[in-house]
Amino acid sequence: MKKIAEPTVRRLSLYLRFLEDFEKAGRSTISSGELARSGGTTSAQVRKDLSFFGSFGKRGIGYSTHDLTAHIREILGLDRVWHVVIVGAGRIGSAMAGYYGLRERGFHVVAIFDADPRRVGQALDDLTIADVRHLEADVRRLHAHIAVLAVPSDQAQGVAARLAKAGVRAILDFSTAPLTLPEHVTVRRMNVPLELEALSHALAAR
Amino acid sequence: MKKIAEPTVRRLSLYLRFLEDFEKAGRSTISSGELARSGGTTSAQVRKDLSFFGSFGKRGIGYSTHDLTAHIREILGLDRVWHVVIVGAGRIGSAMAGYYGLRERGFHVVAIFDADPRRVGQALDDLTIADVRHLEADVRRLHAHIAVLAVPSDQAQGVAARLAKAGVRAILDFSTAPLTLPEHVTVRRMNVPLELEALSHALAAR
DNA sequence: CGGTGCTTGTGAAATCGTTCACAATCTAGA
DNA sequence: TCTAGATTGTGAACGATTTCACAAGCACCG
Repeated sequence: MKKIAEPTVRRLSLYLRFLEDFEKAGRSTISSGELARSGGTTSAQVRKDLSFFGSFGKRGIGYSTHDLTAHIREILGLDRVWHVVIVGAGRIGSAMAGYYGLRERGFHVVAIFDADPRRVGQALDDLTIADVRHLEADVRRLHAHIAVLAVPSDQAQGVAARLAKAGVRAILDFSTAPLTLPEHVTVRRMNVPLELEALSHALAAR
Repeated sequence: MKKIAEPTVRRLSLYLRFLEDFEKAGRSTISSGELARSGGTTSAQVRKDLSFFGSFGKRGIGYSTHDLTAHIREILGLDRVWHVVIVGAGRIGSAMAGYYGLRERGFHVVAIFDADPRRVGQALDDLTIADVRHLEADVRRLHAHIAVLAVPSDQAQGVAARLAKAGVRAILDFSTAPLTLPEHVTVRRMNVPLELEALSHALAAR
């Protein structure tokens, strides 16, 4: 499988949403132009992005919504269930645990951890908050693939290293600390202050 | 002021964090190489980024942490206070309201809104949840600059349009809906499912 | 005061990503 | 079967961003 550019992956994820809407609306084909309009891009961009699948659009017609949906789901690895653990049962961790959209897309939260003894044992949605001391054992037992890191920034590196050692190869990091991890661990950051600062810059720049 | 490339702005934001640490640690100068190591980039990249300030590093020595911090803060518009409103007092909205890393950096949450009558009037940290029906009036009265949009995706467009009309020119959007807004409104997205899908892709690609 | 060791600033080259432009292909309709 | 209209697939041009490479500047030391 050819390597797909990072920005393309992000757009595929967007296209997928619109495709699902189109499919629900009973449309059996969709053109690059329509996808472009939904996703705020251009039809040429859409076609380039989709050219990773080889060519299976129909000239004069467009793409089969059903087939395209299936292809994108496969490329994104959404044709299977991923086990997700959340570390940190504070506000962000709890919010993630209750994020309904995730389960729908195959991201099953199988455990949530916290270091605070007062929180350990409490129920959160259909989970019980586990003690972070058992992190490694639980991660292995539950075959967790992805971790959501929602701990204070000063603990992020330590917890991330433990997760990596326990076999987690993908981390969604809500902390603002830079993480040093083995090559094979993919990290994506949700850095709220950073995004606000980008907005601040945009506002200030005039 | 020259226009600064988007990726550069993001990195400046990162540099700023390390600079603050270095300054606290009593370091009066820092080299591009040190900043690069902290920020996971290269020294050439750092110097290119900083070249937007003209040249005020000292060859053989590096940059004055104090001056560089001040410059970056100014570029990012962090030398002032921004008024932030949060729309949606669900889990994500509440998490943002309680995120005190924000106040530290000059982002003052001045109001939080919700549409649910059961939530309106409740206390949340030092705020009282306001009725989203008063959104426009409150945004104007409080001189809100930035909005955090944490409402269900199907309501995002409607609320965003109201915010824009009330004068908000920067939105941090946690929904997954595509927003159509006037040119002069800057939007940054925090799309959790999208980031998880990028991780899923990375895991699946082998 | 000249040499050595660092480190900046910056053109130029390389890489990466987007947009353009058009031939090729398909459907529908006459 | 032929034509008109729509849309894909893709090489090539373009634009943006990163990396390279090195001259120039500064501090320290003998």
